[in-house]
Amino acid sequence: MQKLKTSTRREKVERKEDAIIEAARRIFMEKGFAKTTMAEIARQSGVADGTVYLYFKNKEALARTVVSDFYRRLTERAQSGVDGLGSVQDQLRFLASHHMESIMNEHRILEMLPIVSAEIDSYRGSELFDLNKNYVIIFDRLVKVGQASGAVKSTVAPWILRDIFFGSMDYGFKTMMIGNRRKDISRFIDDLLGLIIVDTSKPNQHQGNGGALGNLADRFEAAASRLETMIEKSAG
Amino acid sequence: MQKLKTSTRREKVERKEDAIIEAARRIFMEKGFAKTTMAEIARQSGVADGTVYLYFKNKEALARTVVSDFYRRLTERAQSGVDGLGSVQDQLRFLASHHMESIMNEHRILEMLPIVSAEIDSYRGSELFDLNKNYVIIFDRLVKVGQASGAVKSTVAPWILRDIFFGSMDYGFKTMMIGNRRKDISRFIDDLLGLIIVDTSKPNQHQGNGGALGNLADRFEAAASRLETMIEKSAG
DNA sequence: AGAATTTATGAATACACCTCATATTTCGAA
DNA sequence: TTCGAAATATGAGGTGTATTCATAAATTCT
Repeated sequence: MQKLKTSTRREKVERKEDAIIEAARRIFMEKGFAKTTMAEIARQSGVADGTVYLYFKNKEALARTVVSDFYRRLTERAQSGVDGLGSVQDQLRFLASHHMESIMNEHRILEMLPIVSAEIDSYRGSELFDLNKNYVIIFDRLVKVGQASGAVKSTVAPWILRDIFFGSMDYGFKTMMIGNRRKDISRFIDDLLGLIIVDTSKPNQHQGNGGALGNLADRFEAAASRLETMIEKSAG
Repeated sequence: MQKLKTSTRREKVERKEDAIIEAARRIFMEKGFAKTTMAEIARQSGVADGTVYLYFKNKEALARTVVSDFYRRLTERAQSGVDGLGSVQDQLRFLASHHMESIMNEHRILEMLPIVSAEIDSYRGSELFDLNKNYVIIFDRLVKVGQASGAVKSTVAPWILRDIFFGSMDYGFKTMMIGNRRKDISRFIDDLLGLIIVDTSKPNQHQGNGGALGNLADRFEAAASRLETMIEKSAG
């Protein structure tokens, strides 16, 4: 009896909290942090202005919750997607595609990260820090396995590979957004992975002529394929 | 006489404008965009609140000027540094070091870029867009030369290399900042360049068949690169 | 049911950006 | 040198938005 009533109240409260978060996410995604007003969030969640502040300390804290939720979903999807694949190469490719797709769909949320982490006295130890860590650790694990098996370049420290991986994508995404070049994303991912993954089709340096020729053929075909893509595009 | 007086007035006005920009830069660097108030900028430049708005439309326009100035200095230093070096490898290394050092010293300025470019109706065609373009084109030129000479990997499109180069550094800088790992910066640059630059220690340049063929591939890829550039230009 | 506690409200406050009526300074012409 | 017009500067007040808080409503406990 007591328990039931308590949980009913809590459920009601949580429903209200979720409504606020949902409205916030919707409006933040549409207008970005600066142009979103607390009044509109309150209106769209069906509560009074002051009520929002019973659930969140301020606008930044609310945005931080939205960003945290984004990271949780991102990590969840990434991990379950990776789990369903066999080779490290495929797993890395999935991780890259998934990351690109996610930041494309919800870039307005990710753009709030610097804003909402600015207020925090120490980003290290914050919830967002941990969430980000939990996300990128998926990549770290793949690299560890990949480097052990020879599928991933071992000449670069794993944490540097991680920064290159995510940094390149976050930056590349922006330039592709600006230039309306979404079609280039898969090409981008291919090239990025090509730098990180050891190409198993090319026999190693210490093999003789055959190796050199295989290498040469690969490079030739890669270049030809690029030209084909471009010419197709300009013709169509 | 007339000329003299006019220029005196203009000089005075420009001195005031510079004072405002200087104060703005100082405070923006210390507190970031959000926590900087126009009142404080006015106070530190020795003018009244309203005076700032005679020189700049609003807070964002003022910040945009500060960011633009940063880009101009960045480009100027990068170009003159690169000009003094001989090999493409050295030039790329300098560019990387200089970029890292600059964003370390003035990261608060660079962090304002997304904020001040948000208001602009179209980032393309804006002054900031051009300034950014003028900066990264230094890298593009080095890559073009490098790919033609075989010093830079030709398997990756130049514009993708550019996103990887700058994206990795911007991201890596943040993680190194957070983790107090400034000492790892040179290691980071080494590894990043290692992925982009063709390892000349591998015996394939001047040795027998493999070397000649590798050289051949380089030349083919350089030619393909030139074609890509041409097609891109005619398509865009 | 009635007191106590939790939750909700929205008017009032605080604070920043920005405007504008007014004042001051500059400068050329008389 | 003086005067009037134009350019420049001022800061009190307007406006919009985040946030608070006294008050009210709802819920729970006795």
